[in-house]
Amino acid sequence: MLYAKVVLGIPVEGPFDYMVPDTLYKKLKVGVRAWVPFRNRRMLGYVVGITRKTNIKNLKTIGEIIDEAPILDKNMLSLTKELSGYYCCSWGEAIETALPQALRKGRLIKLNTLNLKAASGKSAGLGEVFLIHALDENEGWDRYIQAIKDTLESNKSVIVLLPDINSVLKAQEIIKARVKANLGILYREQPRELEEWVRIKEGRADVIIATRSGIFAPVNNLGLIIIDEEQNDVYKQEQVPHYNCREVAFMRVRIEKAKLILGSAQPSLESFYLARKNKIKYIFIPRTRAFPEIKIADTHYLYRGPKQKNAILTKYLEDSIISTLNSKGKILLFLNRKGFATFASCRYCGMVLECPRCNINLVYYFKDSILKCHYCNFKMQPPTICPNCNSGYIRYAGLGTEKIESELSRLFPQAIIKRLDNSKHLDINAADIFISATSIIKETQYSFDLIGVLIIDNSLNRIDFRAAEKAFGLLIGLLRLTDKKIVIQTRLLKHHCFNSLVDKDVSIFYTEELKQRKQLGFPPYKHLAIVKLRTKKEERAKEASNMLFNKLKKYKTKDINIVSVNPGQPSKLRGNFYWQILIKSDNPRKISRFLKIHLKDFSHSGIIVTVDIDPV
DNA sequence: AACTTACTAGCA
DNA sequence: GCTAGTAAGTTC
Repeated sequence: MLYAKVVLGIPVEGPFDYMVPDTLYKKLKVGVRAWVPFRNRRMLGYVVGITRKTNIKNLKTIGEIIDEAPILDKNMLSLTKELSGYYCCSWGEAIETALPQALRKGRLIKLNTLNLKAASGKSAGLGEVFLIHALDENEGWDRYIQAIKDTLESNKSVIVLLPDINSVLKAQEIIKARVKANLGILYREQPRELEEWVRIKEGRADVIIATRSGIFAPVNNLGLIIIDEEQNDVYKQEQVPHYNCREVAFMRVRIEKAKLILGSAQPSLESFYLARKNKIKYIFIPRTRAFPEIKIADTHYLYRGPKQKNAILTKYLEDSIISTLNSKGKILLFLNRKGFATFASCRYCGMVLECPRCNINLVYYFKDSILKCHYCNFKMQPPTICPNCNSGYIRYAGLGTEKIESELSRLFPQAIIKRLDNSKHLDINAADIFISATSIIKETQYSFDLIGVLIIDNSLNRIDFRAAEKAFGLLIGLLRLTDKKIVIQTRLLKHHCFNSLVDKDVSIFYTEELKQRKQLGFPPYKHLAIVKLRTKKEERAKEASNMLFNKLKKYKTKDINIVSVNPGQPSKLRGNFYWQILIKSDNPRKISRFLKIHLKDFSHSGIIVTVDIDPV
């Protein structure tokens, strides 16, 4: 008698053994999907092993075997297994994140694997990893193209990952123009997702260009993975399992003996640290264009004096704008914020308008005359009377791009000023001064004559150990948009973010930031994990998370530090209350193993517990 | 995750 | 004794 070991896409470890009638022996292979009876349901499972003996009594018989050829090969099984051990999910859940939706639902496919290129003998990369730190986008691409060509030459395939669909399409154009290859394009929500997946599985594409989930592209003889903008946090999945593409790429190139290239103008501290430690190879490509002049403008005195109450420009930046305008130059003013005002409040009773479903202030959009929640996208008409005290004095305060637009038109009536929201393409002739939030950084190729960073301190002052890294990333992004001059307004004059830019040496930032992370015991020196608890009732969330916190503390080992229990951020989201427990360790796999054991017997009705390893 | 069973508190 | 609510256990 043969038994199939089957895993399921639910948070239960498994695998579960099933009897296989001899009529199905021929169809039974590791890596195929099968329908199995489970409790009193019929579920889709994945055969991860075949065995002749089992210790389980009262076995059930496997239902239907769906696939003729395995949809998961040995490498993909190893990868998903490893992923489940790192990110604290079941093997089945890991498999399901690696597959297109249609396959998870049991859709039938026909695989024609006859034409598969035999895996060539020599392995291209041996698990080597490179960090290409290129301040100049094009230089980075030259390296990518060369590596792709080399890999194709040795008869191996390539996966190129980009943060978003736009970048995928751009990369497709670049690669199509410079490399002769069969391209495969993969991203979730692509209408042809399954079709493309099958094409790749059949070996009919050798350069796969994709977003995050493309890390699981079913290529047969992988030689190279490229992750562009490796620091970008979209590579981290927001749903469970919260895997990070970069980490999965490390696993995959080790398993398949391929090469990995991480590319960025602003590498993550994690990758930079590995490079410093010589764990991965580091290639720094300095900027070939002129490095802009960088000026720090002190905003300490900005708000002094009754007439300057609402001033948003330092004298220095104002003068720079005037002289740039005089020489017919183009100006970009940047701030990390959207909307007209950051919040709306009642002048009479002081109540701040909040989202009814989240613990977050609503943001006022002047042009559309609407109040919006940035978290859950709740929208409402601005009330004319205060919902709390019925007075008619709702006031809008704080600075957003819309507010700045109106301020600037007052200051520079002769200039044409344009505010860029999430608009597609920037028409440089449309204005003299452009005002924008973060969206600009990706969108334009244009080089401005002056960039004014109006507000960056809010990004630096956030209670997030990655605040400086993110702010620095923004500034490096802006650097791409000028060769001439950047004026940064700040109160934090001595911050290493700015020192690094003023001295035109990005390593200053990394050295100082690493030093601080080390002192505080944060990544990349330690791994973090967050256990999140979610429920409709505020009190229960608090109670249950405290109980869990104490329980985890009781069982903790010396390698695992159960740090704190706190309300989530935000503490209320879409009508649910959040609490979270923070854990630190040198080894994320140990956290995962620890939590798998101790979360299993923690059940409180109505409370949903999730785990995020290496949160971003 | 989904479902079953066990236990507890409140109530006529 | 009954029910509702929740805690705890199980799934091949």
